[in-house]
Amino acid sequence: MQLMANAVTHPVGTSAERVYDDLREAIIGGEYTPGERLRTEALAERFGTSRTPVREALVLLEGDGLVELEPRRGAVVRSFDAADLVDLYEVRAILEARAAQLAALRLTREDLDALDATCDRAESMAGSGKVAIETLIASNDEFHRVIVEASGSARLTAALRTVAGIPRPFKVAFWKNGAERTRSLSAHREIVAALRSRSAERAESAMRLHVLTARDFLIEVMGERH
Amino acid sequence: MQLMANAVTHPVGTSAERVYDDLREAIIGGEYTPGERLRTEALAERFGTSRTPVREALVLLEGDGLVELEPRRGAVVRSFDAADLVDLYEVRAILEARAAQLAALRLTREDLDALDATCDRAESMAGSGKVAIETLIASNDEFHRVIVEASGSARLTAALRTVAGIPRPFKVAFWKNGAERTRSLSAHREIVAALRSRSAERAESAMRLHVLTARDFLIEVMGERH
DNA sequence: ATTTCGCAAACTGCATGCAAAGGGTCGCTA
DNA sequence: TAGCGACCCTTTGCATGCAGTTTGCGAAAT
Repeated sequence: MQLMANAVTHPVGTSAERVYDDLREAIIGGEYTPGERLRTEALAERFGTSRTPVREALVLLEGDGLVELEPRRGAVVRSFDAADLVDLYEVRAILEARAAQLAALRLTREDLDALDATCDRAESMAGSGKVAIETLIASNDEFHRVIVEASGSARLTAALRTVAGIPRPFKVAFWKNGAERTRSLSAHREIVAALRSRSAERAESAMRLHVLTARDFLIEVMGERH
Repeated sequence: MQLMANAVTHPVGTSAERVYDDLREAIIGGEYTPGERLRTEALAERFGTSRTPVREALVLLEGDGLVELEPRRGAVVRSFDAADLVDLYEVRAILEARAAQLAALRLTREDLDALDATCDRAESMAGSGKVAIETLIASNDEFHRVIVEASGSARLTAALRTVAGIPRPFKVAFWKNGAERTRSLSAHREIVAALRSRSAERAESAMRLHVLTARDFLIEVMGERH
C-alpha cells in the first residue's frame, strides 16, 4: 500500500523494526480498535517472534502517539477524540508548512515531475467511476512524504513522526467525501505550482491551508458523530 | 546482582524509564562524548540493572536524536555539527513560538508569577559575582518547560522532545558568555511581559526571536572552533 | 440483588542464556 | 615491509525463565 516505500523490509533491519512497521500499519489500518489492549504474547505469536522485539516496537509506537503504555498495565491502542485530532493537525500544519517552505528551494525538477505524476494518478482515479480509496490514501501519503523529505531537515522529519499516525477510518472518511477529495487534489496542484515556481512563502501558505482545511473537515465529521 | 537491592526504588515508573532519564542526563551532561560507543553491558552495570531496560532506554534516546542505533553495531552518542544545530534550533523556534502563542491564553496568574520568579533568581544570580552556570541552565530549562507545558498541546510537547536534547557543552558556552546571558535574560522578561498581557502574537514573536538569537550565537561559536 | 472482598489466572517487566555478526589481531603471502 | 585474509573474542539482538502485580470472576455479606 505504500508502494515502493518499504517494500523491502528484509535486506537489513532488526526484527523489532519489522514488528514496528507492521504493527503500525495494523493500528493505523484499524485492525486494532482504539482502547483495545495489545498483549505482547499475542503480538509475538502474530508476528512470529518473541516478546522482546514486540515490546521494543510498542515503545516506539508510544513515541509516535499511537499506543499508550502504562507501567505494569501494558499497552492499549490510543483513542482519538476531536480535541486530539485538532491538536495533531495544528502541529502538523506548522511543521508541514515549514517543510514545504524549505522544499520549495530544494526539490529537483524530477521531484516536481514525480509530484505532478502523483497528482495525475490521483485525479484520473478520482475522475473515473470507481474510486480506490486505498490508492488515494497511498497517493496522498506519498505526496506529503516527498515534500517532507525534500525539506532536508532531519529534525523536522523526526518531529513529524510524532503527528503522522492518523487512524485510517479518518482518512477513509476524508477521501470518501467527494467535495473534500476535489478540494484536496486541487490543493495539491496549488502546492506543486508554488513549489515549481520556487516560491517558498506561497508553498508554505498553500500547505498550511491544505492541512488546516483537512482539520476543519475532520472537526465537522467528528461533530456529526456525537 | 539484582537481589532485593531496589525495594522501594520504583514507587512508580519502570526501570527502563529511570535508565532513560539518567542516561539522557549523562549524555546531555557530556559524560559520554559524541561518537563514543555505548555498550549495553557496561550501562547495565552502571545503572544497576540488566541489558533489557538499557536497550529500551537506548531506543527511546534514538527517538530523541541523542544516540544513533545501528543494527548489529550498537549505539553511539550522536555528534552535532553546525548544520545539525541550526536544523535543530530552527525547528525548535517554530515549535516553541507556537507553544508561547498558545500559552499566552492559558497560563494562570500563578504560572506567570512563577516565570517571573525564575527570571528574578536567574538575574540576581547573574548580577552577583559568581555565576552558577548549572543553576542558570536549570532556570532556563524550567522557563521553557513551563511555557511548553502551558500550551496544553500534548503533540507539541512530544514533537519538542525530538529537538530538546542539546549537549551541555553548548549550553555552557552560551551561559558563560556575558553578552548572551544578558540578552537571553532580557528576552525572557520580554516573553513574560507578552504572556502577561495575553498577547499571543507578541509572545510568539518574542519566543521565536529568542530561540533564533540563540541559534545565531551557536553558529558563531561553532564557526570559531573550526 | 448489589456491593465488597479475596483468590487465582494472566500478564507485564526484568534477568539471563544463546546464536550470529562485527571488529580487531595476528600470521601469511608477495 | 606492506597488503591481505582467516580466526577469535566481543557484543548485539532474540528467546525464554521468573517474580511481582493487575485483573477478572465468584462467593459471601448486607
